[in-house]
Amino acid sequence: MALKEETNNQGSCNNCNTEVACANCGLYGILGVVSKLEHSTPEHLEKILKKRQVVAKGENLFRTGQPFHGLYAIKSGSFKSYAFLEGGQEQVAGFHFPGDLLGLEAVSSTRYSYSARALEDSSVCELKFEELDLMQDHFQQFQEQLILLLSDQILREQRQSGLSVRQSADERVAAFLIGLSCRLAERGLQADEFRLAMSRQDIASYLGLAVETVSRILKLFSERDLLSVQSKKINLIDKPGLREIAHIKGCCQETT
Amino acid sequence: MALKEETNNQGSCNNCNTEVACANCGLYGILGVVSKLEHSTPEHLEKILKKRQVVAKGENLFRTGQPFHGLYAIKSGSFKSYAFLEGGQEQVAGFHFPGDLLGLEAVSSTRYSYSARALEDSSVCELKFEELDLMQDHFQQFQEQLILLLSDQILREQRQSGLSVRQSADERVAAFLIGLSCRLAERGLQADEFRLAMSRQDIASYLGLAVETVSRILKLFSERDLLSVQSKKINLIDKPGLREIAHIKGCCQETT
DNA sequence: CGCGACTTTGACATGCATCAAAAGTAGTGG
DNA sequence: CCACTACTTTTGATGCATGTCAAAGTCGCG
Repeated sequence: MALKEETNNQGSCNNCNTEVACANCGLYGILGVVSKLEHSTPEHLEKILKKRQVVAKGENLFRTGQPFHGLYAIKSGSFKSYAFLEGGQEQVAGFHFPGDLLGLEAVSSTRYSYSARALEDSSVCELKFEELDLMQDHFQQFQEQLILLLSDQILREQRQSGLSVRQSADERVAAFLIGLSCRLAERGLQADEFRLAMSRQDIASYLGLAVETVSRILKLFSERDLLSVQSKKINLIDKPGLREIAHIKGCCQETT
Repeated sequence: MALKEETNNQGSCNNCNTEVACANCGLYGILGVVSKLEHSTPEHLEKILKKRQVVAKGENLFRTGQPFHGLYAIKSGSFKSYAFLEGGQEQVAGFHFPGDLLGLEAVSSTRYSYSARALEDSSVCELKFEELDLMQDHFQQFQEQLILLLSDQILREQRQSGLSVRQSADERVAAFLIGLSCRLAERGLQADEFRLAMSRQDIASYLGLAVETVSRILKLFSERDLLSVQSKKINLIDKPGLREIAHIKGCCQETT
């Protein structure tokens, strides 16, 4: 079966740092259900799951208001989600990495509530919702998985939203970096040294700071040997130190 | 059937401003499914839906970490949801009014992720998840409703979280008041004149401001005749004016 | 009526946005 | 391959919004 095959392929790619293994992908639970389809032919599966679409840097996966057509799982690369405020100013809502899902919140509203753009050349898998009636008898299990995904998403957003309002600028930047590192580590990607594909402006927008402030704080951190910066390359040298600044204790307990 | 009866009762209570009609309640969609249960006896229904529990001011509906046992729909009164930050400081995550649901995000995680406390004497209905297997053949419709609820919740949280970081203090307070007014109006409750059951400290925590700032801004607004304040009583006099400060254009287009 | 908690008011300090300009980086075409 | 332009990032100087501290005033509950 096509799906299992791919799972194995990726399972052996643990040392590869730019691409997430299927087992670490947000769609994995749902794919488990999809793969159970009894009379599933390769063509049949392909209608539901479009694997490995390539998205060029700067291209949009979808835009605010477009009709919902499917969930995307990021395979490689990275994306930003964003919307426009009054006055046409862009507000970055989040950054998304291999293993993350995009488009979840549109499931019931039938339209994407924000836009998603590739920050670098990337690839995604798409779970097409148009063809979902093909799932038939496994639809209930599919729904259960969907409920899990949605509920997780709510938890994640809750955790985030409450925090940032009260935080100072350096807390925000430190928390941003630690959070990034955690998410990459969870997916089996390199967590201490990575490329920030997004611009400083994007980071600033996301954190609710001025670009200049982000720049200054990164410099401050590098002066204190908490990290090193070479344009977009970031190397987290003293993660415990950063975690202390961010007031983050749990999460990512490696490097204890 | 017990449920339909209550629906009618409340439907006729539109001029009553402290209690939400069942038709405006967040559980309504799900209850539609529950009420379809074929062999439903009153006792049977009561096991799933516990109607009109009374919660005294200051009492907790649930606390962070408690095992999930059910969804709550607020019938009357109001609640705050909150968690504790490092150092034991309380962070208010939201305020909840008649018609709102509490506990949604715990559906899949099996534990409540925050605490919910009554800001005044209140009443709730509880949808018990322990007894859900009683739903049998209607379980799928139940799931569909749940997916809708979860997805809506995500949209609401998204809208909120992105905004507040960039806003100034008066924008936040104005947006808070307008948002409150909208939510009350949506549920058929009095929207221009209401009692803020929560303390200034709670508002400040929620908005990420100092108590003093909230106090000052309310005074400022009342000096400019945008509203009037008498301790906890608020009267929104110039909603268009407030909406302008908050940069909110859509939503609640009454009083045009 | 009195006590403790909440709210308001004032004075002051400071973190961060804003403006301006220099330095660095990337993309393009000759 | 280099030079040119446009964009992004960094650095510095300044001002204001908002947090903090302190104290007076008000509310509400027993």
